[in-house]
Amino acid sequence: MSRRGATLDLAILGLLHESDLHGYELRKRLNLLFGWGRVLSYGSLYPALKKLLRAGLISEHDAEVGRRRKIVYSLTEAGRERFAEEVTDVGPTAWEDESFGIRFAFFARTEAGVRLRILEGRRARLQERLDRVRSGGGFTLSSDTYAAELRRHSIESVERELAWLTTLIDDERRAEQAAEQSEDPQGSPSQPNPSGGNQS
Amino acid sequence: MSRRGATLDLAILGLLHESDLHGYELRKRLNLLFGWGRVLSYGSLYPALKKLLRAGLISEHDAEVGRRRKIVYSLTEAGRERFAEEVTDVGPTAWEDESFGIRFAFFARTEAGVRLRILEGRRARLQERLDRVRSGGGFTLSSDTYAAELRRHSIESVERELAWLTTLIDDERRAEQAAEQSEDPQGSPSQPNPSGGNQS
DNA sequence: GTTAGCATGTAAGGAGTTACATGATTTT
DNA sequence: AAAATCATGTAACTCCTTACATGCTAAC
Repeated sequence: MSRRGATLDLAILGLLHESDLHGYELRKRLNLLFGWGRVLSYGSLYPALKKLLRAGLISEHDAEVGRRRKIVYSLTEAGRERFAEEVTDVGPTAWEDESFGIRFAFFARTEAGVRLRILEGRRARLQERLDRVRSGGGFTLSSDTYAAELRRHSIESVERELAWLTTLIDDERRAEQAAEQSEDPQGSPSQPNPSGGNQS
Repeated sequence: MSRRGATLDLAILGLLHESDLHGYELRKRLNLLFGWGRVLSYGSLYPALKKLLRAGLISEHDAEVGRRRKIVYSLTEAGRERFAEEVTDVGPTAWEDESFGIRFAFFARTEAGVRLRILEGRRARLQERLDRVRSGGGFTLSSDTYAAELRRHSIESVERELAWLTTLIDDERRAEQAAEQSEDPQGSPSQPNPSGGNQS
């Protein structure tokens, strides 16, 4: 269980969960989803789609949109189940940068308990990193101005990320307690309000 | 020229530039250098060392430190030259996250002009990313609270990175002009003061 | 009419991981 | 005495990229 590099597969299943898509369009959305650095190549995408197809997790059907020939992919029932498993299964790779980003992007379709575990796991891992870097392993990596500045900036970035995670965790906890108290009278799918709106 | 994935090689050469090291110790330092996420495995490191050895860029000699047998690696003259080339050669991969981080870490041994080009190239690339994400390709990636929050947070992070780069670029420019005016009377290796000290 | 973007793929190869394998030394 | 950490490696495999290959449509 818990394939290590199933990151791309999971992202594809997640996007197809929202709507049927063809490869070219899928790629654009994937690039937005985890495009922070990576630009997915067709040489990765199409073979991945073929693989998911063979595994029966998605199905294809030809379509003629406008005047263009397209191969549109849909999630099968098996695919839907696999997505649910994969998103719930908090394996040891779920805290990695990319893996976390993708899981977070699909949080709306993730149980509240799993959300909390993922957020807390991620926070623990970042804290670990921060401690490791702060202590510096004993030695100083060449004390020139640039190395020092890089270190300073990296630490600051990780600290910011940690603060963000803490806000999210607090929101989740508050929402969970609110749900427990009112025992969900309307059966509304719990969706707390992550990080009060400071959009510039 | 400009091997695409020479990231690890460059990092090894850079670290050996500062002091001779054996594999195990090298790995620890590499993990601090670009350990933001990645933890380098021995299965990558040792073959990479063998490769550099075969290429004549480093040399090995056995050592007995304390009571432990170690294989200590040193940079050869060819290795020193290669490092200088590689760091100066601003290929199309120099703006990638990891590649940039490593180049920046060794900025103290990089010409002022090259430093500026790398910083500006990096900024341009991040700005591009930001624009792409801001415009969102036309559609909205599922407008649930979590996806929106992820987007918000990602944009904020990139903006912060951009601001940092701008500060660094300004510092470099100021230092360059100062050096031009005084025409380097003492031949001091130009090293500006990156980002005025806001260490918490 | 030519450039840009849409659309789908394949083959070869690079860079790294995991799992395996071994053994010495230091700390608990 | 056991566990942790130091120290070095190999083989198989995975994931992804680059480069190649094709052809259609929309815009300038």
